[in-house]
Amino acid sequence: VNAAAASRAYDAVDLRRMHVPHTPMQVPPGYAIFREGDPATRLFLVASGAIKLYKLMPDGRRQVLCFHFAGDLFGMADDTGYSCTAETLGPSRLLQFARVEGFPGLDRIMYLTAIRELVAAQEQMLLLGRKTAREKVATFLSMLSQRLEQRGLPPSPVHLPMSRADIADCLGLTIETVSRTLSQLKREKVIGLPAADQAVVLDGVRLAGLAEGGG
Amino acid sequence: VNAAAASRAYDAVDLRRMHVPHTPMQVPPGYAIFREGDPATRLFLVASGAIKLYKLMPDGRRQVLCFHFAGDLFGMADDTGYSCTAETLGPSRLLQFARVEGFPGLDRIMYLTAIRELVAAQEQMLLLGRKTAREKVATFLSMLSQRLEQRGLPPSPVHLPMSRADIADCLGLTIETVSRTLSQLKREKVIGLPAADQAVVLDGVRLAGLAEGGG
DNA sequence: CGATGCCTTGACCAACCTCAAGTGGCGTGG
DNA sequence: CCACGCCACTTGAGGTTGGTCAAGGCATCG
Repeated sequence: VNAAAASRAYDAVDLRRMHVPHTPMQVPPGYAIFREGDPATRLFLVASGAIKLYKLMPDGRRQVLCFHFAGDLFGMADDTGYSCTAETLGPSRLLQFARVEGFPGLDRIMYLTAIRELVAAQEQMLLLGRKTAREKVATFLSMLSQRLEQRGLPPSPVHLPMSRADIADCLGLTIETVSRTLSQLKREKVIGLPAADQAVVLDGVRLAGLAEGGG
Repeated sequence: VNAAAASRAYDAVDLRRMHVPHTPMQVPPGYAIFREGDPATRLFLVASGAIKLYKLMPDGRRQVLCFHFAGDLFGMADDTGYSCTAETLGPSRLLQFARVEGFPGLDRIMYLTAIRELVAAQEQMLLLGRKTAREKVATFLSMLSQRLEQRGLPPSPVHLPMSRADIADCLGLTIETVSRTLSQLKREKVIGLPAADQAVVLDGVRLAGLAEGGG
């Protein structure tokens, strides 16, 4: 197992050795194996061919997250469903099997944390690759606000303990563009900026809309 | 445990309940908890304060990957060491504990796969946020070539089963820019393009250098 | 042999970056 | 208590990279 775990490529022999029941499937080119939001019930191993994973924005902008080739595992997700769409590039053979998450305690927490970090990273790739400066800053503020809400705290004001340089390097912008964009959102009464390290969300719906590319 | 696993925020109580030995630490602002490449021996839980994770390019360009606040776990890595640097934003309290990876079989493979996907996603964030079109395309080709080598195959030619649109959407560019950049690398004899779906790596060292921002 | 789809190339344009100056808050020291 | 300097942030003017729009090449497939 360790030898297999240390490498990156797996195959049907590995699955049999680990007593993992699996079903082979043959898939035509351009076929969607699963779509973003589908309940995540299965994992897949590429036996041959190639797969792309991607995310879409409402207006059709697309971010391809990665490509998978023979030996690669894909389809990991948390209980909110698949975080992206998987589509074949050419005719491919896959092995599908049920997701098994039996392990308990800290191991499980670490696994789930890794999955969530990965899902967040995919969202960030969409931001970095396909969003405008305005959308990036709106997303950044909206996410911080939502994070507060998830923890049962008021969604505003949002504390910004990081410098403009940190925000810029997070969003793939310069500090000047971050500053200008924040000022712009302030002028438009979407947010308030009582201090450099504090943002008040005046119109959360609008902010979330801007983050997704809405007007 | 499930209740804890379903939420995102953890604390010292969770660790004690799971019998995880941990050490509290107080950290000043701007302190590097670990650096990219350090051997990854420990995991951290933010008790208070805030943390940024980032990657650097040789010339100093920086990509901030994410911010972590109270309740967040960070420090997961594979056996190649930490994939990024962790630094405090302000004075922070952390709980540190040893990484435990006892679980066997498919569970372990899935965990390691998730970690590797995450590390790859972080690399892609650096690409999307901070690299030029030329560097992006060079990285893309170089990674595909290296992937072949890792599997014991010749590093060239590289098969490109995906369309230019897929490559563009992967790199955060347009198909025109991808096409122009490939042509440019071809003119400079860094690669050859005998067919649209096949690239020959003529100067792998140069290509890898271009990917990292070298001339 | 024409149609189609994908790729390439060119000319122009705009979003964001660069460079530069100005503002404001805060800590220090006179 | 106020003046000063420092540093981060803001704002402005102009430039560059990569995007947009458009035309042309080339292979595949009826």
